[in-house]
Amino acid sequence: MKRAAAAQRLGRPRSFNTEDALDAAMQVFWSKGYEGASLADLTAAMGINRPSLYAAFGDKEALFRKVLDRYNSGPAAYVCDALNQPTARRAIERLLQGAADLATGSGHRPGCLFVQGALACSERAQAIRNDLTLRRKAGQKAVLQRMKRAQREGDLRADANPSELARYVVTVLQGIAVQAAGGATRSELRGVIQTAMQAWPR
Amino acid sequence: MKRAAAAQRLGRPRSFNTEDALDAAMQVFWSKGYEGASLADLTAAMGINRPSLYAAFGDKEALFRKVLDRYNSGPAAYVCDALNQPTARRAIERLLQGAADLATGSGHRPGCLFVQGALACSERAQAIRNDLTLRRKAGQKAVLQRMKRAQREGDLRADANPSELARYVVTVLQGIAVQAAGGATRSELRGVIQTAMQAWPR
DNA sequence: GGGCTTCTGTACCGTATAATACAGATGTAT
DNA sequence: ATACATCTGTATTATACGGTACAGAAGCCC
Repeated sequence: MKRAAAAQRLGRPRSFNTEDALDAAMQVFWSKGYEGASLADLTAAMGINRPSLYAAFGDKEALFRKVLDRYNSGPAAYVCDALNQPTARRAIERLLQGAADLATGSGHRPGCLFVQGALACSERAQAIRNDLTLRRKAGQKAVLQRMKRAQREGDLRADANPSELARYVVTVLQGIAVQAAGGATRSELRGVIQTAMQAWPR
Repeated sequence: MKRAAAAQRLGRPRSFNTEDALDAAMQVFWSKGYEGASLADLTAAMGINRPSLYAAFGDKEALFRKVLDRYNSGPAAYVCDALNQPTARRAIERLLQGAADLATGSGHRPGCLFVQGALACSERAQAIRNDLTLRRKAGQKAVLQRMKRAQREGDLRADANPSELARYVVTVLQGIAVQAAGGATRSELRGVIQTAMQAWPR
């Protein structure tokens, strides 16, 4: 049996685009959180029926994780870009700015999926909650690595505490997400970032 | 069973203490959020049956609001105490410290009920979500008033922006709540606060 | 004690939920 | 054209949800 490299599978082809469907699901989870999003909400937004969803993505939990991966490589991709800035100070500025822009962006509910996806939830969703916690921690670790690098490069004072600084930055980042979810505007958050950057070691 | 107070009502007296029941309900909502907490969870924790809950507190939404009021005058009472400190700087230090202590306190799930009660939820709970947003905004306004007072008293530089500063402080506060929900320890958050206070205008 | 009022517990209601069985539809491979 | 593999839509499952009807229990006032 020959399987084409073009990934054309046998049988009736899907009538929907997988990535578009994931994007639609992302909007629903972003807006309502993992538990607040019902399968009826999801299938309606994705434009597909329940069995198609289950065949293509597994159950609701698997779908949510696929959405998280897509969020990581899509809306949250600004993190990598930001941390690649030449100086640590500019990297953090960009990071916070990117978070504020994303959290107040048009076309979706304000806030951050990693924060409001499942901050508090029933026992059934504890695995999802833990997953989100781990993903937030991974982001914090990336910031920490950037701080350490900056210190190695002499870009950050030797007496600065990279770990404390990284946690501070991520705390502000997550605070920005909550602020946005509560209706803060982009320019208001710009002011927050400007103030937050005053804490940068000099 | 005899009740001492003059406010003894007719009929069979309650077999449970209303405030204790509210505290038990608070723990459940704190841990699981508004939607994640089922009536079965609540009645089990409160030690009462469903009809008793409805008779004493109304429906789930009314119960949650009563819990929020109790949270305000209980665990969240540190806000008023903190803002009454003689200098603005000390007030904010106390505010953030109080938030970190509360969010990492023992005896309950880490985090803040106002933040994780209903950050993202289904349409059915939008009214609750809006209520929480308003309560967070009220807290922010209290901080703002304190900043303005400080400026009037010459306690805060005249060229400082009270509104930006207040929003920054509350952003850090809410970030601390998310950090705690993600497992940050009290001493880690102490470090965050120390860093955050570096942004204070001097 | 009798009457009245309120609370308690069981048992239930309609609805919404996540997840599936199944039959018909639609494409590719030969 | 035919066989085959996969997808689609309808209809259905069992369960959990928020909320309530109703009968009996338990107190106070006279």
